[in-house]
Amino acid sequence: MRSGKRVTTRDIAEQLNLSVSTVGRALAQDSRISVETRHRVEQKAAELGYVGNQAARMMRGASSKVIGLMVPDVGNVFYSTAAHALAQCMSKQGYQVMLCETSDDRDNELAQVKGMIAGQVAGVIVVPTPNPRSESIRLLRQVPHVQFLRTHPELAKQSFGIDDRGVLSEATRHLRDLGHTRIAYLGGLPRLSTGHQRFAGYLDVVGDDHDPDLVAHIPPGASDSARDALARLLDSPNPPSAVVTASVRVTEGVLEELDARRVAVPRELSVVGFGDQPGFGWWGPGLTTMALPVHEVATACSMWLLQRLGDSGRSAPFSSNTGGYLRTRGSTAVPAQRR
Amino acid sequence: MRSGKRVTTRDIAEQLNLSVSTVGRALAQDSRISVETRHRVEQKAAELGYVGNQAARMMRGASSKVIGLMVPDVGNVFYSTAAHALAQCMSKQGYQVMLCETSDDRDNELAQVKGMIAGQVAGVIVVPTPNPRSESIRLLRQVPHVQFLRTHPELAKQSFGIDDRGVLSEATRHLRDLGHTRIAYLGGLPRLSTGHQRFAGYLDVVGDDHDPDLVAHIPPGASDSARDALARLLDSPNPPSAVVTASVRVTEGVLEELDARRVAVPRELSVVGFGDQPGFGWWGPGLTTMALPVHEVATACSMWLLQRLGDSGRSAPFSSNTGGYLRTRGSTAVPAQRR
DNA sequence: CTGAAAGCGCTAACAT
DNA sequence: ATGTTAGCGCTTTCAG
Repeated sequence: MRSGKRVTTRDIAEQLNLSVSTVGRALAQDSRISVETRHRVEQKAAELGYVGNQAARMMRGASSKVIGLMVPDVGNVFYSTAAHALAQCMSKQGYQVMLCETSDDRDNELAQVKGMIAGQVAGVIVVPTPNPRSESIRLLRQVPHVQFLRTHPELAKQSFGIDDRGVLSEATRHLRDLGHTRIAYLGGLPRLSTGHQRFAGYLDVVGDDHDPDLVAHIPPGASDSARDALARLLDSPNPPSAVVTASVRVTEGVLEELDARRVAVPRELSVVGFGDQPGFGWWGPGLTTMALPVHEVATACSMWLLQRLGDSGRSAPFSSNTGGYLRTRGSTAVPAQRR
Repeated sequence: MRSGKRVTTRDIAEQLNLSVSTVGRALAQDSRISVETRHRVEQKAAELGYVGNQAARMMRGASSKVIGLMVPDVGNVFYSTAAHALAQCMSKQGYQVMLCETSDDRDNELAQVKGMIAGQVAGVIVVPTPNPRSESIRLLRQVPHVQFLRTHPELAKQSFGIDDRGVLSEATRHLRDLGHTRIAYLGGLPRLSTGHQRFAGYLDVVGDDHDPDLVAHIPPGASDSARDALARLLDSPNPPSAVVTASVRVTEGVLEELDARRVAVPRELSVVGFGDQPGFGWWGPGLTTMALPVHEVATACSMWLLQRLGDSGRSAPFSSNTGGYLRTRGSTAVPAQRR
């Protein structure tokens, strides 16, 4: 495990009595070098375990083969799925992935952005925090990037996400179609693009007659506050007959609280979840939930970025929003008083 | 989103009528520079959005602030948990994480290692594939690294993992103590260090009288073959009364198959799982499983590596193997004929 | 206190 | 077909 000096082209050149440029060219498969010399060089390089110095190449203008991925938290399956999809695509094209967690903290985000810029990443896939520092934005704009899942208006005009509004309205509509009239919404902060859209989707269905007491906006990352919010809802004088959740963490929190209180789902309360993690099918009567194509969107996102890097040109603004689909299991039913 | 030229120390120097070296020193808080000049420089740097070029610094011998993390698959919660722990530790110390997926393929692994070396990572945390190429090993040895979870004898003599053997024997013992005598083992390949140890732990309890027909070693990543293996077991003339699983993926496969066949757990079959993901508690009667301190181990691992990088010296060989603990839920019970 | 210059490893233009 | 040279952005002598 000693960190010995790295082998350079010069080492190879000296051992072979060649000039560094000849070695460099041989390694670059330059046609002007004789086949014999090239083979000798390649042989020696392999023997010494030569690996080119990317830093030096980059100083010569070579673009790095690193893509930055900025997510709030890889512990969240949502984002680890994305990271997985990304890593797959990237390594197929010879790129590597720099993983950055923002923890949804703007200062952390700024530090990470600085790190990426300093490291000369070729491009960035970013899930922006709710309210990025303007410096982060300025720096990110220096580098090709795409927005993933969330969008911030001052960042790239290209984004890949899910149709948050459509997804939530589909979830809410499912409950309304079953006959629910008091449908609660538990989601993220509306100042996040996603939270805003999801809430809009809920309102699309619930309409003007919605009871503000049935709505809770929960800060990201805290599944405990989701539990508290649900608890308040259930303890209120006029509790809901159904709940839609609008984020993975909130869904987890809600399920925990429902378990802890032994709420009879769907008899006492119908629930529609957000996202479809492995365990959701196992929960209680099976969680009816909105399955989301995170893997697919992440793949599309990285493919686009890779292609964009190849073009090295500008691209037209656009935003792709892929829909989800309702996976009906046992957690939703006709409301009690209707039966 | 245009990728404009990056701001260099030279840009700052020209605009301020200073030399690059003065600027460089000012930015490095060199005491020889007058406070006034330093402030002017810092001011200008902020104004232009200057971010130092890490590549250039590395050419001057600066060590990179990047740690490589090589895992089979971040889609696996096991590893995404680790990635999360790592990213947390690292960013706290100003390091970044380069995420590499090997897909448990040795050629892929080699390509990733080359990428890391080329990118001059400061250190590597590696979960080696079952049978790495010797070139991968040679290259990895050039850089400070630790083995994580799995170990390969020719790599670093330092490793952080879980006590695979102890964990499996605890799981198996739980079943034997309940009175089970036909306990099946479904685990990974024994040529993986982990698979080997886990199987050994099983044997520690089951002893010589173990029935080879009750054992299946399943290649990594394929949860379908875990289902098949379980199916064969259940359809055999003399089926087991209990099953221990010895990998996350296998556990998932087993749970799926049990659901599909509507096996009555724990009446017809007791099950002990491996690892404790969120959903496991929700499954059927609740999965009794071995909870593993992956997060803690990953944290310890990264702390060690960071410290090791600071020392820049050699370290004594050691391997830490943290134990798990049995989380008893509803999937295990006294065997049917005993009741 | 500040400037000039060298050099890290590599590549590309310019010689042989 | 191969060698020489310059320069990428930064730090670090060595000079003023």
